[in-house]
Amino acid sequence: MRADARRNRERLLEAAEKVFAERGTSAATEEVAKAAGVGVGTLFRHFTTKEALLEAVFRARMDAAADRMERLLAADDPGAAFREMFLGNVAESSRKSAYIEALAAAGIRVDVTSDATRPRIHATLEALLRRAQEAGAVRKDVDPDDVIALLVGAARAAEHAEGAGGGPAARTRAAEMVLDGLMR
Amino acid sequence: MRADARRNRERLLEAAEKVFAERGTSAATEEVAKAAGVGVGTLFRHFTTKEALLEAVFRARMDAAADRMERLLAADDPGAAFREMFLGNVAESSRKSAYIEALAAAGIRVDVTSDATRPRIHATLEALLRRAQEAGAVRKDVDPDDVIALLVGAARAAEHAEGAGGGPAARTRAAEMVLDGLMR
Amino acid sequence: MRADARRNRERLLEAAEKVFAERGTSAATEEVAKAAGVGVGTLFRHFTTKEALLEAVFRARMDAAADRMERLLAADDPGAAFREMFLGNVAESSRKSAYIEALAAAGIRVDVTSDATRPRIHATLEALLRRAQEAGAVRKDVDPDDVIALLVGAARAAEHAEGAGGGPAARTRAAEMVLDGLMR
Amino acid sequence: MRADARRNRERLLEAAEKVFAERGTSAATEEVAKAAGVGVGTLFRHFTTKEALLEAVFRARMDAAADRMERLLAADDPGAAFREMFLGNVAESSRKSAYIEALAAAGIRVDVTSDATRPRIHATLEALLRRAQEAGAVRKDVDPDDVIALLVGAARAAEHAEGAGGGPAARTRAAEMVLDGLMR
DNA sequence: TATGAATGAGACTTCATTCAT
DNA sequence: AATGAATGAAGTCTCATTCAT
Repeated sequence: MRADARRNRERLLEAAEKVFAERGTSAATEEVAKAAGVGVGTLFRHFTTKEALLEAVFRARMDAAADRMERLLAADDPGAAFREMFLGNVAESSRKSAYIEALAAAGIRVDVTSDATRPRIHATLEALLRRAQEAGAVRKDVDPDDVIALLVGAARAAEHAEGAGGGPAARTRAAEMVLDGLMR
Repeated sequence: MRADARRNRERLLEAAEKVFAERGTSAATEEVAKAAGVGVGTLFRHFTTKEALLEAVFRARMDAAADRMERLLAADDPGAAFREMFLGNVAESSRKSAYIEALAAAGIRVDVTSDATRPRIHATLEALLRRAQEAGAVRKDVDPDDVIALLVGAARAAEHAEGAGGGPAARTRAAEMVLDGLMR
Repeated sequence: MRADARRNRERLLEAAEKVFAERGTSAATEEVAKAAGVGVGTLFRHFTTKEALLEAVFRARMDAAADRMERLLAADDPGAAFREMFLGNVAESSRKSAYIEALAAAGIRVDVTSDATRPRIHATLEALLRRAQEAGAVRKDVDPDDVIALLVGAARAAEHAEGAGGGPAARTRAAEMVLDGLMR
Repeated sequence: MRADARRNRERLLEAAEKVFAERGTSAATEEVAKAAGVGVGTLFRHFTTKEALLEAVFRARMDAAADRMERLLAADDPGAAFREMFLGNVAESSRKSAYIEALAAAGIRVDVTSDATRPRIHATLEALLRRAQEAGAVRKDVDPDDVIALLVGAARAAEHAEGAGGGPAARTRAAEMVLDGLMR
């Protein structure tokens, strides 16, 4: 891929993230193209379909999450690392659920789609969880899938709390309460 | 209102709930009308706008939730009542969040809209919460708004867990874990 | 026809005249029914079609015009009578053209439709015109059809002048100027 | 604008003028698109709204009228120029009034809309009128607004006369009679 | 390769007309 | 005979996607 093509791809991804976050995933692709400073044609050359774009944005977020989480594997305190992982993901995931829902509505199962990131996240999460459990910081009866579900839920709770008038502080508060149920 | 008109309204509400749950809130109104066995015109006579329909469905769910919660006020054990309220709402609320999001995307603040149900729910929730706290079953540092945010989050977590392959059992499991953070 | 039925017909005609004048002939039939205080069903029992209603309103105006004109046949001064006829018709005809246009758009030729009023108007107009011409008050080279065309034109000019900001006085002014071309 | 885009815009304008003249301004936009040989989408890309299209057609006619009138400023005989201006406008304006009415019905005041053509027309008309008055060809007591109103009325009269069976000749005849009221 | 004009299916909504009550 | 709920064709407009420039 030529350098300028790669650059356009990057810009489109950023623009998409911004536009979909602000106006919802039903925003027009043309808006995304405009925000990226390119024509629609270019957008469709890079992402064959609106859903492909949505998926790419979602994956980019997942990759970033995976990176963040892997960095925490090096931490000394397993409990603190787990906590930071949880809160960090909630903080970053604000509108991520919207992508999943939009894709689900289009009949695309993100979970099922072949994806190199998924197993990577799963493995990292499992390691962080196991260590925290061995250190006695997290309940023994939860598995990685539980954590993912609660992560999704905490993100949603944070979103709601913030929207209902609690402001940014409410985001953290909701996530902390969910964490309280996991960590002992 | 004539008997047949009321009956159609009821049917439309049911059809809308079903169709929007199955195909997402972006399903065509015509689909809803067809599912209800009436013409589109009838749908629009009852609900002036697609958003009005979405809102009506949302309100119907809220009313049902309020009824369920009020019934629990009569329970003997405040802790069990609170627990039941929480789990019951999660069980019923599967796609409720979708309505809120669709309405929010349309610029309609359901929270702000004048609504007799909202204060009713709030008051009931507050009573259930206070009693459970006085009985020592629930943490003292949570307020009704926290409970609502966690309810929304737990519902989302349950939805995700179920979708990710956990089956119906996973729904309850996720909600229980959130509850564990609230109840002592 | 029963007395109440006739009464409804009358009310509908009045309501239609008012509603169509205020909101244009594209106003909904339901609006007319509401203004008349009856259901749409009643409206359609009396007038099989929206166009039939439009036509009835148009005819009612034509009948009124015919009455006014016939009364002028008894006047002493033929010139004054002609003048009064002309200005009177312009004054009353404000939105009449709208009916004709709406009917024309629907492919209905009002002129052609069998109508007892038309020949009556034509005859009266002819008489008024001939007398005024014989009295030397009106140009000899105009025929009844010319007068009708100029009447329609003067009404339109009056409408425009009024709408353009001239106020009610401008209505008369425009009509007078057209009359000046006819009367010597 | 790209060459093909400008060409389509032109085609749309022509098609709209034709379709609206033949079937009335309530003709479907889809008809206009078909007549222009383009898709509806293209029509709406060029004219955001049906009213915008109507307005554009109206303006195009006004521009053409302004051009015709300006050309007459160079004429030798002021009276003949005024006469030609009047008859020429009536000849060309057949359905123009329909646009104004459609726009008015939609709540759009064409007169008020910022428009470079309007003052241009007004100025030209004023010059033609003043010269004709100074040459003693036109009554001294009429102002440009009167002329415009009479122009609108004469056009309407011509339209009626033609429609009532007089044929094209009747158009001129009606306009001449109105002119007779203005010119001495 | 990038652009943005063109496309047309499909969405929401209105309204003349019919028909059960 | 009156009512007004139901109907569905038709209208306006949007938007993902294609294609000429």
